[in-house]
Amino acid sequence: MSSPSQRHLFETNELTSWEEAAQRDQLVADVVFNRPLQAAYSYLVPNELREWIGPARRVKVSFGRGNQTTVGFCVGVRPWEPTNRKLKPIVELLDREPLLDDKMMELTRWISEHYLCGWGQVLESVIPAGVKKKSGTRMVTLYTVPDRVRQNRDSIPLPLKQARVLDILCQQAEPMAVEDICEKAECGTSPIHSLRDKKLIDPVRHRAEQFDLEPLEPTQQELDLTLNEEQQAAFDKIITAIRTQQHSTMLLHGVTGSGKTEIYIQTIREVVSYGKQAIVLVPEISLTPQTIRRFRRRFDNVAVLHSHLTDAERHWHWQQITRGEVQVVVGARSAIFAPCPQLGLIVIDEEHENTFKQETTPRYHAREVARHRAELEKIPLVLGTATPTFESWLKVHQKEYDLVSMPKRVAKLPLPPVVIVDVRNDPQITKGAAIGRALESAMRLTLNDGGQIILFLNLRGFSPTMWCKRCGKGIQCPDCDITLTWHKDKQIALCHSCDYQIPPPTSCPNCDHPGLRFIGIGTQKLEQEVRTKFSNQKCLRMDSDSMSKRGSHDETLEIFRAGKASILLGTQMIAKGLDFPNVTLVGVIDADTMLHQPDLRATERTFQLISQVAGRTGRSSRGGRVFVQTASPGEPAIVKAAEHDYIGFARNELRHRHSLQAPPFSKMARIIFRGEAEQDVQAYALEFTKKLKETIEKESLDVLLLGPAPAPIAKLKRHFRFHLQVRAPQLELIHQLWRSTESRFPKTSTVEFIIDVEPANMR
DNA sequence: AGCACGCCGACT
DNA sequence: GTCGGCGTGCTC
Repeated sequence: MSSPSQRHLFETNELTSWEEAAQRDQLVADVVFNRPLQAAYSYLVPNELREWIGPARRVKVSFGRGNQTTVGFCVGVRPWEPTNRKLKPIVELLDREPLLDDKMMELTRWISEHYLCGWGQVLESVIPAGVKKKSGTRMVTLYTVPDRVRQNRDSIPLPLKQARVLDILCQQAEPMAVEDICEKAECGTSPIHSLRDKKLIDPVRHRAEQFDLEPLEPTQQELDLTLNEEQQAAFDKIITAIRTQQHSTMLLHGVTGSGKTEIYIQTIREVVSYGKQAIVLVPEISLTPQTIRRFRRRFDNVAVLHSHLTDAERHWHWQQITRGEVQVVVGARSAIFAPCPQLGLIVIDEEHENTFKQETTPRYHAREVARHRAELEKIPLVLGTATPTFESWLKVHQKEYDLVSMPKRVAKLPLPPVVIVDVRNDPQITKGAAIGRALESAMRLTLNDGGQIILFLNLRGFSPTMWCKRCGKGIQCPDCDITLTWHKDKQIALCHSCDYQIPPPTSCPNCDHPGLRFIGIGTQKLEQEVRTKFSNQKCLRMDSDSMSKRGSHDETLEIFRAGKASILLGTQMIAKGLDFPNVTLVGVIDADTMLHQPDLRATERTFQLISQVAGRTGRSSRGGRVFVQTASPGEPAIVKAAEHDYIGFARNELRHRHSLQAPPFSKMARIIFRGEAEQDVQAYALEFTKKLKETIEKESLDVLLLGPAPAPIAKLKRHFRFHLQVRAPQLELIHQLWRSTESRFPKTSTVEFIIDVEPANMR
């Protein structure tokens, strides 16, 4: 056995001249891997794969010093050219057909550059697992009769069953599946196998669908609604854009209830009439049966992509979409990758929602991906929202986006009046109640009037803090920098970050003082209060705890819609899209929870949330009003939301952001460091920052580093976290900084880092 | 990322 | 002298 150093004497990466000659006419495939690697790696294409290899196919190759067999994606094929490097061959080709078309390959490459991750990582996440595994299909063996046998059938003596099988197959022009033959010949599989062994019939292997998916029940189709003047103007603008066959982005700024969905549907109809397809992205939370039904009633072939699909279902939809048999794809974030062959329009509903940002690698924002895809396809992108992100609003002012405004609700309904209730001196609130005096009397009036009520509180559980009177400490999760929330129904203290749970302690774990106080109000406590104060009313609670069962979400809403309950309370999930004409009062229990978060977008989110919740009422001639309880009644986000004045709020907030040179006036990325030892993480973050600073100075880049500092949640799932904010006038500078420093990033095995380009949150 | 190489200290 | 710990650096 030769030692490693001896082996190096004989094995070299240099090519001998005859090896070089042999490779002259060979092909080389560029392969990327599902690893955080920038580069593509070149492999020789064996002759038998020459005609099958191509981009967007998976290959098995040996990779790395250990020559481990690794699956990669071929991203390009080119003729071999002389190099000094000895190339390894492709071991196996896993797909004969491309998994994506050229434009989608370009899109995924762009994502890897924009979000600073490996191209292979993007491809891995874009192509659903079910498509790779070909879920829902299986290999079946079919049999045919070769011509020589067919012609001499009469001269071949056979046992009874074999003869019967052969006769059946001779009558058949097409190959037949084993089970079909068995059924028709009324026999088992052995006569078939005997014939095969005698080479009287030939097997053909074929991949077949299992057809175990229930076909969609046909929905009653409905006609388009008549657009009002404002809608018609918006519709005309979008149609004009579609007809130019150029890319443009339109921001459809329409208040809640202005009928944006109808515009999406009618503009998509135009696109579909050209034989093209459309993608509609909605936040996951809006993928309710109502939304889906709404599209299904208006188009023949709608594919709905949501997170609960099985691999087989996702594969089936993918196939249908690829074949162009689907007119409209409706789905959450990842539906932006739907492989529509002739895409004609992309719509993003509720553009401001941050669920469009993926929080794992690749950390893309579906809006940005959509914009790039729309550019590549030369098609329009429509962003719809009542409360645009400041990123989009600024682009309108910079004339990058076209603004389409719909400031009025349909059927001339007014926006509901919003009352700001200062709770600082409210006697009920001071005593620890959730519902103040003003809101309570409004509720009584509403109920007497036969109206329904929605109460919004963005905190699940009973109370968010268990607090010790003596030492003044809240009970923390041992693994996270977060206090445990008391869940009375399950009798547990729960960490909302990592799901750590313990039975509620009776005394302080810190100082052993008996008797803990429960501070703050969650949806469970609110529910209890409502039941006490309004004991004769039926009340429903909707949060992720009460809605764990599949379908319970829809069930609860149906009960409320039917008027079998008069009060609906809950978290985020009741803030969006619900349309109940009989809801005449909306109460925001605590507008401040969002506001005081250490995040650049805290005020923006508060404004959005109040606007969204307020939009749940005044949806019929019965009218409606909104009560917002807050301890900061002068806060612009709250005041402007109450006035339904997005434009005024945006003007103020943008002026403020401009003075700070904060996004959207600058671009940013965030580098998160995490590890189990706090000291190590901090030391590493500092070391890392130093390397970046060196590059900034050497290349005199206009990039600002803020930090490193402990992340707002300094500890998460037993890992200490630090973050570094990177800011620059253009994103390209951040890319350049990263690329130039990448090879010199300090190494360690105890701390890991992640880069989040254009982060949606700072946690 | 994942793996091998290589340089250190602890052991037969 | 050898085994195995972890820090470095490379992967066509």
